[in-house]
Amino acid sequence: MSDPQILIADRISAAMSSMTTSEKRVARVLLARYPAIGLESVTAFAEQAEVSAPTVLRFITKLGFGGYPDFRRALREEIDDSRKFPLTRPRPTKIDVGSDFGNELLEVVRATLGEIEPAVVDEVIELLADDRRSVNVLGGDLTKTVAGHLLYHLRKMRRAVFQLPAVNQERADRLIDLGKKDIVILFDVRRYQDDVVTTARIASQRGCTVILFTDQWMSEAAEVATHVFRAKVETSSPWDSLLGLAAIVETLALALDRRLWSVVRPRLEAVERYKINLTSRNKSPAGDKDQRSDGPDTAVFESRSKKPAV
Amino acid sequence: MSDPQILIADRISAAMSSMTTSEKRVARVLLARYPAIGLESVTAFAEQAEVSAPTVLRFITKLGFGGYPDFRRALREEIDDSRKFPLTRPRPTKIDVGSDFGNELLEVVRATLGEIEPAVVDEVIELLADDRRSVNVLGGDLTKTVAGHLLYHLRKMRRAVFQLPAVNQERADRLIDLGKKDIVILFDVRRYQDDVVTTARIASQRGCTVILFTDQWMSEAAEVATHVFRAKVETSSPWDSLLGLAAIVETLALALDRRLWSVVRPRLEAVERYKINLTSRNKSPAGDKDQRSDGPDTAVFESRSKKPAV
DNA sequence: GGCGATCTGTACAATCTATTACAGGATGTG
DNA sequence: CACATCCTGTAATAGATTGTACAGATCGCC
Repeated sequence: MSDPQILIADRISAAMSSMTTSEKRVARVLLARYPAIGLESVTAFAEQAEVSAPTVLRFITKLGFGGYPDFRRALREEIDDSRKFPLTRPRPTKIDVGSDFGNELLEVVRATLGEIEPAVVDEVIELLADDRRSVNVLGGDLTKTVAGHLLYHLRKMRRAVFQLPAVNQERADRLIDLGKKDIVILFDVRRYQDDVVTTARIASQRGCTVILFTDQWMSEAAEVATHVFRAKVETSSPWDSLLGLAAIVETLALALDRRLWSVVRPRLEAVERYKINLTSRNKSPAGDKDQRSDGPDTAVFESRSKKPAV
Repeated sequence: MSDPQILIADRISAAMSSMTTSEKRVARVLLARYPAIGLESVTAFAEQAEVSAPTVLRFITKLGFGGYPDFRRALREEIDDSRKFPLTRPRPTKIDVGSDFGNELLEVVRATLGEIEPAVVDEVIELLADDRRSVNVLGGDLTKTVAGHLLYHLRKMRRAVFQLPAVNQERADRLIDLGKKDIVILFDVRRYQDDVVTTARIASQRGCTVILFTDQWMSEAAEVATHVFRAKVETSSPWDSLLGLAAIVETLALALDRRLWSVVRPRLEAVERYKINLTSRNKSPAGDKDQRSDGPDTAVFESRSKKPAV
């Protein structure tokens, strides 16, 4: 038996460069449905990857296996091993991050997560889990991207999630409608923006719940915020890092998912159905079967031309 | 497809009472080396259990499967499910921030940075440092926020940085103008988007340099990309993490900053001057084209209002 | 100990699988 | 534009696998 420590998945990554186009497709499908698909027959595997059986065989050979049976045997052994030593699971990752900056980024995440107060998380999750409250998110110049990341997750999981307009006039129009039942989430890190701080003040005055994501030096908005998350943003780079904030966002996303799991699941499925209907032309909204449609769009973006055909 | 919730292992336990001696032996061996041994051939399985092949067949039939292939298919599906939806399993409702999931996020960053090839970084930096090339960035549903993060840094450091339109028609209008001198940067992670892949193909066909940010399973866009960055996105959370991609982006930002330091510094100072002019009313200084303003302020968001203002 | 019922293994046929050879097609080069 | 090279799919074949029929073995019971 071949070295049990080296995962087949890693072998694939390593050999990826010497793969042809079709073989890469095989690799991708294998990794995506690893390892189950490798345990099917060559024919079935080839069909899923939309290539011919010999292509799969060549791929397997390039990986260094003696043949398909040999490959499958290796997969089975790997499954067996992972059962036997679930804790000694091979950790193939290189310890060396490659650079000092890499370690700094790790430190940003570690320090940030270490500072999070679970109590604050719990309270915020409870607030976000409340369907009746609207959520209004605003980021600054640098932070609007993390704000977008939070928006993405919130929108997938609940209703009434809005982005506060970047343009002040529109934002003012919006703020006038907010009240006690509404949540305002702000991002403001160093080189703090006055308009964000002002927004916090107004929101607070109107009785909104104000949740602030800021850095270790704390935006002035913290004075009126009801909940504050502080992230480390400083590195040796002249550009502040968003990794800490993003880590908080993703932690919250997971927590909210757990809290709302029973609601989120059907919601996502419904969204998926709508998406399929939206991407298919003038169909009646019947299609519920999970067809991995290649989304017909504009002519220019015609679905993939995968048919060599003859 | 049989109910994915009921594990085959449970079915065995349930049917154990109606099993004969030899069949019980089969059951024991199967449970002991579950599920790997079930993926071998009947003959091999029978040998391990020290019974004959037909005995195994009868055992499988008693479990309610239509035949051995049917049984194996069920096993494979179980493996697939456990990989794809580790969340359909009963999950803990309590969150402990900063411990388990925190470590996973750290691992995402560490693994991603560990896989970066310095040579690719160098090449990409050289490309991005070239003022004459335009840079055109596009992200997918999830990744558009990281794409925004990259855009932020690039815009601060160089000219001709654009976001490719999300709407296909507009994007097509834009792509037609791109050529050999232009750089297209794409983000595409799992649940890959056909429109992004298609954009990659078109850009490649037009001779553009195509830089791809993807995940470990690699978007199909990789087939035509000239440079590929792979990030780890998978965690135990149902939501993929962007921390790895963000870490790459920030690493590139620092590298580009070092490379272009002498150019970037005066550029930033100039931007700062324009910004001040933009926020102060009715002055008349030099107007350049670069029009990414933070929006003109209105009365509500008057700048520099340092007072708490209760 | 003899009998019946149940269990189990052997042998073989039908089917499916992996593999190899080869030719058509794509790609790049001079 | 012709040539060479490299991919990739088709088709044929050798081999292995599943499933079944049947005969021998085992066990319990009278």
